[in-house]
Amino acid sequence: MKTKRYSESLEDYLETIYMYGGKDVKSVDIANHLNVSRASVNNALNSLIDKGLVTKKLYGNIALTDTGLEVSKKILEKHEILKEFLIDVLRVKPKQAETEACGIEHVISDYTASQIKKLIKKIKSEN
Amino acid sequence: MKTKRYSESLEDYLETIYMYGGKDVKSVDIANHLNVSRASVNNALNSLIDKGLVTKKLYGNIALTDTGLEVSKKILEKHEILKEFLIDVLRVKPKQAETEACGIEHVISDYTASQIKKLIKKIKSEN
DNA sequence: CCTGCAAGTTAGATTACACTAACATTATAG
DNA sequence: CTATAATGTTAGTGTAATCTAACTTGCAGG
Repeated sequence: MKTKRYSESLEDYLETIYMYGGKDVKSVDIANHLNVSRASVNNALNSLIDKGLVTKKLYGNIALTDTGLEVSKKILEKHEILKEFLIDVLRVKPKQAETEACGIEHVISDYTASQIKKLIKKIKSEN
Repeated sequence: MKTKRYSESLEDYLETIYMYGGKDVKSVDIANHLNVSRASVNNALNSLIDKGLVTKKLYGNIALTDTGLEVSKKILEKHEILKEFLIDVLRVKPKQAETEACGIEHVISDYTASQIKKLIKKIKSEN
């Protein structure tokens, strides 16, 4: 059940693929979303394919493998928890919260994320 | 008053120099603390010198400049706040908390850090 | 004082991740 | 159905950060 860790960069790519539906995703959308070149996306995808997280044929669209899906889901979940915590609890501005969540999500453990989730709930119920 | 951002790696070096007193610091201690080679430390120090954060003569010891001191202090402060939050509020194991704080400290804004600090105080006062 | 080891430096290799430019393929609009 | 635009790929480059190995310098014990 312990999820393997990947580089921040690769996790960002995974997360983006997931956000675009996890299958039939287009390279160019990833490039636009992450503000990187199409070449960089291609490069990253090859790493993800090597690691068994993504499948794709030459000139074909992108899909997450089961493992890739699992990893992506967890990252996005952390992202959402962090954003909620930053915005609703800490009163950080949404845009800044988005940026910070993007950084923190790659660092915190599943346990820490779940603890933050509990804390949010507790604090919100106090109002 | 807005502090410039540096790479995680360079911030780690700065933080370590600060932890060792901020002046008369030895390269080898930094290497041991960060588990990197002496060569890597040398390399990083040259970057920090270029950026005006550290001073040092050839074969001499290391000292933070005023700017370097300011930056380091802020990072270490974030580190401490995060550690306290993770351990005392979220009940993360100390070793894990240390690791996660090390990652998050490079990402969060001064504002977010100060908000976390307030939250810790509030929560602790409730007991 | 001098010598040997500890510490600092340099050179060169490696890896990851980004870029641009040029080229290949696919999709689409006339 | 073909020409062109959009997308995907490849090749080559750059930068940051790491490493090892070899070299230089400095200091502390004999």
